[in-house]
Amino acid sequence: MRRDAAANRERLITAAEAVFAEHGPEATLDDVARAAGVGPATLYRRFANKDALVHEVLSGFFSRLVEAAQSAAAGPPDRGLETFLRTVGVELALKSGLSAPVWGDLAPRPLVEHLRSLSTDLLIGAQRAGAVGPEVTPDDVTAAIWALRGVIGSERLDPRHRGAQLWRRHLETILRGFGGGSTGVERSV
Amino acid sequence: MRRDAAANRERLITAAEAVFAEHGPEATLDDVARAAGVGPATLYRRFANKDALVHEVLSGFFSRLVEAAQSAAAGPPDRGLETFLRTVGVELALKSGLSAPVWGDLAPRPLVEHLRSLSTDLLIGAQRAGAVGPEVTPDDVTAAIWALRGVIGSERLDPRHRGAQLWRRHLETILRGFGGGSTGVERSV
DNA sequence: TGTACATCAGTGAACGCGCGTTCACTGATGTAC
DNA sequence: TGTACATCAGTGAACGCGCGTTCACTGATGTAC
Repeated sequence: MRRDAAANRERLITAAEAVFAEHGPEATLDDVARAAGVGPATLYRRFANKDALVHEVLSGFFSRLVEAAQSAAAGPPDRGLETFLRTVGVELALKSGLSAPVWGDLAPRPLVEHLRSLSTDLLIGAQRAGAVGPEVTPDDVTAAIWALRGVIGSERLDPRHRGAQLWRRHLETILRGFGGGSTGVERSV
Repeated sequence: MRRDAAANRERLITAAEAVFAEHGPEATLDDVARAAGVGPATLYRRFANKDALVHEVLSGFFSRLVEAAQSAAAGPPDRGLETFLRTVGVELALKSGLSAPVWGDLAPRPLVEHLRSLSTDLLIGAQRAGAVGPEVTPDDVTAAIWALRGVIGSERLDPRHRGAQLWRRHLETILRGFGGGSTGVERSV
């Protein structure tokens, strides 16, 4: 690929991530192009259509979540799941526009599967360490992430709660429900 | 209002609730009109625009939640909050299209306030009865509802989990986190 | 190192489709007598 | 109980706007010699 083309491709992805993260799926391709400093038609030189661009952005986002899971797995097993969920919350909140359920099937399947398998490992580790109860399943972890996404997405739209970081409180509820909690008291039980 | 007009108004609201509940905000006014068996222009005889129609539908929906809260308040206080949250989950799941965050500010403010005040009462009652921990705040209850909405909304879009009722599992997590749980064991502590 | 040329990139304007909304008209309802 | 008439309801087709996408063209890049 020619240098100017490669450069613009990067600028487009960066701009798209920022614009979609801020305004969600409402954001226009004109918005993205403007933010990248190119014409709207340029976008179609690099991406087949809007979905392809979104897919690219979501790939980057999920990659970061995968890294978060791997880094959490490198630490003590009794805190791994908790650390992972906290990072997921932070990432979702930072890019709240990306967490809109609307994107739906645009998420890159392989990365999603990978993420699920990593988080299952984290769950098992936490359960072995006694930090999380045996009744918790991988689906419960998936549900927890969706729940955080829901709280963050609602916060976006409710002017009274914007920036309240209610999701942090909900995560504490979840962690207590998992039998973990932020104190780590249960470790020795 | 003339009889035919009143009848069509009802049919439109009923149709809109069903169509929006099923297809979410994607649903078209043509879809609604077709479901109601009228022409699209008829809709504008009764409602100023699409938002007004959605507002009307959401009013009905929130009214049912308010009733659920009142009926839960009539029972034993240690189970009131739990009963309420279970009903909210069922209602959200039945009308999952209505729970799209997109509707945002179209929800009827007074009903939302009322609901919040009722659920705060339920929370206080549950805390007095010792079924819910003292650290739980009204915001945590709001977050819990948003979380259920998020889980249900994600379930809608993920073909692998559709109909899995993951939200029921997440509600159990929340209830355990609140210090309540479905067993009610904590009541005598 | 210059230069010519082929190739690919960039672009503003235009296109087309979907969908909310309105028009201009026909039909139903209810009331006055 | 009929009937005439005014009023309001219903409606298919058309309108207009937003936005994703494409066109037809100009400009930049890199390579061959």
